[in-house]
Amino acid sequence: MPAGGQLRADQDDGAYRRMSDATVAAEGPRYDYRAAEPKWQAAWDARGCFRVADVPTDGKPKYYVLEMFPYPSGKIHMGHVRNYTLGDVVARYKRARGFAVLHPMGWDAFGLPAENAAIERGVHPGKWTWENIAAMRAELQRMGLSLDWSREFATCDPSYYVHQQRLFLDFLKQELVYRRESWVNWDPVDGTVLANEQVIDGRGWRSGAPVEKKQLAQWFFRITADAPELLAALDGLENWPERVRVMQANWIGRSEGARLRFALAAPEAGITEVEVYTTRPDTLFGMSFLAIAPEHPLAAAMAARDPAAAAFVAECRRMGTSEAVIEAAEKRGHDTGLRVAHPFIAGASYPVWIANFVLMEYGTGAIFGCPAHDQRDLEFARKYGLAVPPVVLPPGEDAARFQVGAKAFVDDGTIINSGFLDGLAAPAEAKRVAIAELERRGVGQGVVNWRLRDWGFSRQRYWGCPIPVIHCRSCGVVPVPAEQLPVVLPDDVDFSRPGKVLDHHPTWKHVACPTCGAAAERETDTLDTFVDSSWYFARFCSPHAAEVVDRAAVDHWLPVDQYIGGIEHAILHLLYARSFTRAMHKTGHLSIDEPFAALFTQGMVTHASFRAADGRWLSPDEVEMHGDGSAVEKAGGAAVQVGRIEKMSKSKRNTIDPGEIIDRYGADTARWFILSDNPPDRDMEWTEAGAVGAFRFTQRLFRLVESAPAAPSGLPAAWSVAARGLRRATHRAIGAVTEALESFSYNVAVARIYEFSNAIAEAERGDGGDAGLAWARFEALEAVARLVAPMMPHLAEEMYSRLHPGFEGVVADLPWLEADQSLAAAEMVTIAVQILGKLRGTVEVSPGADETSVLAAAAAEPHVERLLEGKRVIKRIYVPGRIVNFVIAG
RNA sequence: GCGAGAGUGGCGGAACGGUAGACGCAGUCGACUCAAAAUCGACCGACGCAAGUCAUGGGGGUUCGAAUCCCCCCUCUCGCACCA
Repeated sequence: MPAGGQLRADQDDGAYRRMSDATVAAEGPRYDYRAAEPKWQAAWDARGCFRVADVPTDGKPKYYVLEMFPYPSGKIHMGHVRNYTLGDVVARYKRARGFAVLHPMGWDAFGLPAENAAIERGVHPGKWTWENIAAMRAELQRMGLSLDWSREFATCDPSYYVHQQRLFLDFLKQELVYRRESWVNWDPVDGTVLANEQVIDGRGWRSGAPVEKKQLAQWFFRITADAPELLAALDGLENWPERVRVMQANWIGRSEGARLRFALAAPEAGITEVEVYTTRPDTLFGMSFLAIAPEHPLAAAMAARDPAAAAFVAECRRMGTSEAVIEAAEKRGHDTGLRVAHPFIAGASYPVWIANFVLMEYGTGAIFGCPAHDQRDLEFARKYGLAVPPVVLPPGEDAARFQVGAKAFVDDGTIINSGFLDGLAAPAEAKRVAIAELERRGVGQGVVNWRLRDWGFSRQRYWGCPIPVIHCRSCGVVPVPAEQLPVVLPDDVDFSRPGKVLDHHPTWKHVACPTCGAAAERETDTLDTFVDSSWYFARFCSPHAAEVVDRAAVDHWLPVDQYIGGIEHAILHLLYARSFTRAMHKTGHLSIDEPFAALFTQGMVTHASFRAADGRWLSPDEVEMHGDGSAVEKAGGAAVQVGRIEKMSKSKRNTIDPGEIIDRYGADTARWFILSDNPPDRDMEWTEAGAVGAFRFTQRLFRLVESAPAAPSGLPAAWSVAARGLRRATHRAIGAVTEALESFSYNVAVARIYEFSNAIAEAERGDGGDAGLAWARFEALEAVARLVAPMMPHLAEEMYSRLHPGFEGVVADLPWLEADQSLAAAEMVTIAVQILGKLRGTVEVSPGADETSVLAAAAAEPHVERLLEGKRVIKRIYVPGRIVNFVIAG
């Protein structure tokens, strides 16, 4: 899904030669990843290690690992490397743990970039996409991922989207999708609908023309029908990040409030009242104006007869449809001159404004303004000199003197200046009473409102899944009959004309109505690409099935046990997929409601950016770094400004090509560095030094194996202190790495392996014919090879095959190691001794020592003893195995 | 603007409320070498001769004890419905 990139460039392996030729010459045995990586990839492939059946019969517990599938931009980028490495660690680890692991890969292959390529370079979107897929597949395969490639598909392939069209028609039958008018960003020059990202400062990115809002008939997916269920079920998603659940809950946005009607003083174009939704009916007495959205029917009515109102509405139309733009814009309004009555205060009347910050899509498209207790209303009121009457008194304030300044008071308080509501607690109690009164008077009622809107998924684009309906003048919307599916995109298309490509096609849209046979037209909109990714995880279970899904396969494999992807998908993609799963349950395709049992969200990959004095962005390989952090341009030696570390992007030229890294250092090095740098849910910085460090470690591990003792034939007669120590390190490492892998703390797993390899190297130096230590070294080397296997699978195979020359199998098929707790146990523990919480010394005690003896030992520690002399100890805190704290008087 | 996160040495980070800085990178010194690379060893938060003091974005608080829990603030990042 992540976007970006273009066709791969020629790769330069000069840097690899620079760093390694000398190494090979001087160093002797050396791990040759260039030979080893393809060899082991072929071995896994030949054994079919990673293939599983749609409906397995081996009785193994199932585990479905899925990473968000990529958009085929043409090259993999570091974000992909990170994503797929994380998933591969999970997949390989779970396999070793005895699970049958489903780990598929495919392509999110429809989307705007292919059309941009068509427009800018005249290449057909399909050709462009399929070439990109071929290039990216080759790059991914070099990473040594434990994928079942037999399941690969691309969403732009009719063999995939035919099922999506069937799903659409199933949804249509059950009225889960429907058609209505909705606003879009319109580029009047290009005659096209613009995506939000194509609107730059209110103008079309290609034409530069001011963008307008325009209404079009569009298809919608009835996601709001599921809103209560989508919200409630978040509680059950215990293995999702808390923050994603909170973001989704806020997005769904359940609120309790009231709908109430304000009567207009005089009817306007037949409109006699304005309905408002509010979450704060308790503040109704603090009203100072009523505001409606520029798209509100009343605003349209005013615009029809008042040029000033029309001008203001037209201006708002040029703002685009993005909520971020609307809400960040300066609050502006137009006084219509209309007035409304107050539901509770007889005789009071308030002005009606059209305001640019009122959203037509939320509530009723109209609000009552209570500036004292809503920040946006306050800013608006201050700008236009409207009254700010306070009606909620903060605790401890004096009602006679309380004034609202620059900040609205939105917290709990007591109602004042509000007639029958006075003295009630706000908001809770006063809300109930106000709603009861609205209902008694018949002007409003308490309602639950949702922020979530139905998902408009029509797109006026070529490179997407055709919507399988036909518009007939007499029969209306007619589904394409099942036997005529798929509706395939035409290949002979013309991108040179403005407007919709499918609309312009000379023949494609002209068909006979399936019902009456009269001349009719195909729907020429296509589906949002989010639809493609809302059910692909289900298709992966039976990718070759003749029907949408094979029930036995999806019932076996779903839900996805571990889903991994970027935090940028925390809301939309995940919410759409959750809702689609429910819809597919309703239409009988699935038996589950939640598609992803566990979710992990990774951080971005960043890199320093470089800028020449004249402002040009420089790519990392045009820059030479110095030890003090300064940098110069390689060509010419001019000083370079080292800029911020930020997300890799083409515009800042701070991207690193994974293909080049794999050429220079191998896939295992890339995987190892990307795992070692930092916790996977945080942004990571790619550095050349870090990659080189990871490369050196692969060589170091290999050397340890090259100098390994021969495989021992039996247990030694005795265990020396050093041998016991190494075995302890081995079994502790097994335990610690396992724990770290289970909790996604891959950087910690890496650190434990570094520690472990340091212990092995130390033992190697100390091994002077100690049979017990040689035995322990062999055990340790075998362990380290198997512990690194999920992370550096090729190196692990190479190490293991050298330790066991006759071994015919692969590490990828071996079970995970179990730590022997009795060997891992410490012989002595260090207890920190504090006085008043400050560290004053440490004591060594045996793990079984009782409290009295530990306290005695702590008090006897020379430094502590001196400080305690003459002091009265009033409390002794003892945490076994950790600390002693003496609390002294005075 | 609204919603959600993050902030610990020169850098990435570790740390069930219990010895802050594991491990790695960079750096310094040494060994090996004609030399360099690679490798191996030692050192490596700040201040201080030392005892020690100060240190986890800033300011408060809870606790015997806070990077960790609570409140306020600052900075950066992600999302905001047609990018994927």
